[in-house]
Amino acid sequence: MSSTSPETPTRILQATLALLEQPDAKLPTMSDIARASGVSRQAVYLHYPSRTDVLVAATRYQDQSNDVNAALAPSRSARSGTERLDAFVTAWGNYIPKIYGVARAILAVVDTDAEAAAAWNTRMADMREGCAAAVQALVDDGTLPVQTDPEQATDLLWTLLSVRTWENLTQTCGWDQACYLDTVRGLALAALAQDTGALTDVLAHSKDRA
Amino acid sequence: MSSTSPETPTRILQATLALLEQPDAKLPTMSDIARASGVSRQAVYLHYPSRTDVLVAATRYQDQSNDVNAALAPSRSARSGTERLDAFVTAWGNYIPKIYGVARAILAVVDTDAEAAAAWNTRMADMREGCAAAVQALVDDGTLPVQTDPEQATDLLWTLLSVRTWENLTQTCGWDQACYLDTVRGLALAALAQDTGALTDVLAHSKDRA
DNA sequence: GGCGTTGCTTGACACTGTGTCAATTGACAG
DNA sequence: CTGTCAATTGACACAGTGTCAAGCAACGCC
Repeated sequence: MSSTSPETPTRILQATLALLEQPDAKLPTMSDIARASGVSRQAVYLHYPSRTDVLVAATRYQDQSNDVNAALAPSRSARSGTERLDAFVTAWGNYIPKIYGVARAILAVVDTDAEAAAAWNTRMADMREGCAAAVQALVDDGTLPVQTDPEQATDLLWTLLSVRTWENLTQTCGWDQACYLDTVRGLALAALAQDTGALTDVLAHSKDRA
Repeated sequence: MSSTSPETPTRILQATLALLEQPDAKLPTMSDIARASGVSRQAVYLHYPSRTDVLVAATRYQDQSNDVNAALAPSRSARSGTERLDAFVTAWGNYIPKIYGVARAILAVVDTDAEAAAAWNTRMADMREGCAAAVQALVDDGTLPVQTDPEQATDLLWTLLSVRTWENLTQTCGWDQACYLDTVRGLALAALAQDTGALTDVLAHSKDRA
């Protein structure tokens, strides 16, 4: 079947993503994945040695399809530090919903699977670089308070932008995506850029809540 | 064995807690739990119908032993709203490390087990009440900005104080507990009490980091 | 002493899911 | 026609959950 439109490995990843993106997705078993891919269970093992490998490959495939770097490009070209911070929060904050289905699956196995944990950590380390760059931009134009440790500021921003925080606010609390963005942006600006004005109106968007 | 010092059900919970509190604890199997309790695997089933039930019972037992209500009492007697917020953040923030081992186990099965999810949600709903009370105290003495929706403020505080946030900062980023507390307190005061001064020095504690 | 009750043990079992293996099929290329 | 590659089928070992039934040992009680 060398001429079937999407090659089998790709079909498997697409089917896995489709499964994971269903709203009430459970962790798919290898049988689920095989069935959804229209392929035998063994065929999946032929291309991916374990379920974790399928999940990890699916996230990579997704990042590639979504071109996460392109999404984050605007933040790199921002002039001032606060602009860059703002752009990064917006870009990443808007990227999370796209990956949430898969992220949830990976996060669910992270506790029991070292390989999954490694893959997720790598991904989050990449994101952390974006945080670090934004913080550095603040340092460069003197917006970050001098007594603030840049690494610690990065940790904080990274935590604020974590998938878990997004999940808590939008999924558990039912916040609107716009409201989430405003709030996180406000907190980030207040904490890292001393821009307290940003916070003042942050929580006045109750009308935006779901 | 009606006269064995701790009754079997209690012994099982204690053994489970001991397992979960080990620093690199994996999710214990029923066999692990039985072995640690010095009891047969079936004996565990005799008292708890499923592993989830053991975990849930263990958390309840732990809350009871730690007397979480007593720990949270100071925050209830605080005079001003900001004092109350401060006391609540401190009390809960210091309670998290005590329950983290068990919380991690529950959180690991929450994605796959509805019963565990329900138990955890109940517990977090209790904690949310504390957040709501702190926010209400701010409303009462006019500290919360008038345009801020109290429920939304509660959501934010609740997220800030989530176990995941604590985990990210202290476990993944290696922050000192004191540093965590200062930061979360600062963010909470800045976001909910417009106390921007609290934030200014928050991130200046790099010497406290692990 | 004999009695049943209670709490636990032992060993077997069904079931689900993972991951492995070997034999087979079918298509395509040279 | 033959080899190769991708995939299929069906079997298996293994771990873990949860269930079941029989047995055992100590206790209280008459």
